[in-house]
Amino acid sequence: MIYSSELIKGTLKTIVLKLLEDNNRMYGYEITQRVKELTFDKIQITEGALYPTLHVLEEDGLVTTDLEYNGKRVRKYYTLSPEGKNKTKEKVSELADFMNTMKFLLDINTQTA
Amino acid sequence: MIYSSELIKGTLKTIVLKLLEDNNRMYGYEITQRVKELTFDKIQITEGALYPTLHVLEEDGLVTTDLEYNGKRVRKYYTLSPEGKNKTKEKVSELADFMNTMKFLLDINTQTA
DNA sequence: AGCAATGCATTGGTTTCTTATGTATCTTTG
DNA sequence: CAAAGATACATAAGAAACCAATGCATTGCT
Repeated sequence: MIYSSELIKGTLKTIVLKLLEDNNRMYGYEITQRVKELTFDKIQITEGALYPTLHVLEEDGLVTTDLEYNGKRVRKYYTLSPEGKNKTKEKVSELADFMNTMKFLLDINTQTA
Repeated sequence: MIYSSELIKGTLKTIVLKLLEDNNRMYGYEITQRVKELTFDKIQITEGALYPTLHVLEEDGLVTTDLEYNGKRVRKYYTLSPEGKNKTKEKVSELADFMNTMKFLLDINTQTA
């Protein structure tokens, strides 16, 4: 089962920021694979969604980048800036709050496992 | 505090379906007010978002409508069809699943209250 | 009488994602 | 060793879903 794409909307940026917070330094392809792993294939971030998102984070000064070469293959690593760290806490806590609200609204018991 | 609009994306349809399931028969303006009440103003559904959504639900056969006149003012009431009831269960359970996944991914404790 | 609230609806624009495509390198396998 | 698949970046065209603004009309309050 893969979640319908509407659900991903609005959470992608937060997911990326949180992963960067936890792992300090990651490159794009690694992020797609990590999310896939962590969610048991339920969330599959497409590259067409991820790269534009990463570029926006960079433009907004939330991440810095550096290139690393393994042989001739290049990897573009992303790291949270100080502003990015603050923003991550904001976004994660907003999402947590939103999820509590949704839980109440939909009368969902989130801990079914 | 009002949630950033990206968060609403993808959940609006589910919210509307769930409200209709709980209340059986509601009109548009009532839905906006109910959501505002239930979420302590944190989620404010705009009319420009709600009405197109309701129209899509109707086109898809998930709801039926009937008009009621209070004096000269008209209200368009929405009621779940049998397909709508099934769809509601699907969407709510998908969202519950998604929220559990996000909780795990973001290491969020959803029950802070 | 005038303003806020109620109640419907549409339009234009933006954001955000999908699908498709393009380029290039590295690894595995028959 | 050739082909295929995985790795790794990126962009472009289009769709979906929402926002902000606007419009129209009725009702209630002051």
